Amino acid sequence: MMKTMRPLVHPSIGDITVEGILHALSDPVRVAIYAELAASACATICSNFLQVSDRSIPKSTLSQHFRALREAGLILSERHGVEMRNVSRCKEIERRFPGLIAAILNAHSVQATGRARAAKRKPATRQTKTV
Amino acid sequence: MMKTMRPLVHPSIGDITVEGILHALSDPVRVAIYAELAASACATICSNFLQVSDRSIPKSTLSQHFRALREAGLILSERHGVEMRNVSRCKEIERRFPGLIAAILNAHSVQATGRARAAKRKPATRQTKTV
DNA sequence: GCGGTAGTTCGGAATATATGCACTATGGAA
DNA sequence: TTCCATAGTGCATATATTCCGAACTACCGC
Repeated sequence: MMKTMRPLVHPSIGDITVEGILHALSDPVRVAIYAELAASACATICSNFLQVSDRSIPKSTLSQHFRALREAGLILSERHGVEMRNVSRCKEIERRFPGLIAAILNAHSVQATGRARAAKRKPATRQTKTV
Repeated sequence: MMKTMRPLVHPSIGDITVEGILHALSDPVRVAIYAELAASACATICSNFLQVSDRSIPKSTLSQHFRALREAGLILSERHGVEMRNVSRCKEIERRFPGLIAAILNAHSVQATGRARAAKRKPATRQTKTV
């Protein structure tokens, strides 16, 4: 007697919370994944992200990250044969929390280009004020 | 020989990360605190938040929450005699990540008014689609 | 000094996250 | 149909975070 896999859980739009979204996107790997999903018009399969921003992610970890995004209500996942297709739910979320996703993704890209610029310069003096 | 308290750490604006901000604000107590700080024009003392949205927070936990907000770069804290005055750094952050804080606080208040309305109605049927 | 108030630190318990390994599930080839 | 490869999951465990009470520092007024 073999154990079956538990079904994919997607919160209904009304159950999505700001805290949940922020928590899900507070992980560098997950924002990177989500940013790419949100930018892409068509569905993307999980294994496309075994490499994320020059870092290789273990399969089981990646699976958990997708679960986190899904259960926060950020993405919609559908099994299709052997693979899973993921799309962002940004239109729905935009209706519930206007401007939120756009602002986060924009901030994320501001930060990325800032980092890219810093890398070209001399290893920057990184100051931290203590009061 | 007594141990001294470690100084308050504030990241410089360039060291503030989106991930850090999202993580700090992904806690219900911390967003509530931050929302109030951001709305208030003048400095606010930590102990004003020993009660947050009908929940009583232990002092030590509250201290950690303030540290989290401070080290994420969201607030500026200054010891003033026996108490600590806190203000939000939202203007700085607005320059670095335009619209981010506003969108988060707006989403937070959308959610709060949604919850308030739901509480008035019958204990709502909360559906969760599984695929 | 003493005592009160505001916050911090410490340490252990509770909770969350990461990941290797064995597993399910599906599709295709032999 | 059986076997293999591919995509992803579940579970156990190691590690990291968070929570919170108790004891502490720091400051002020008397």
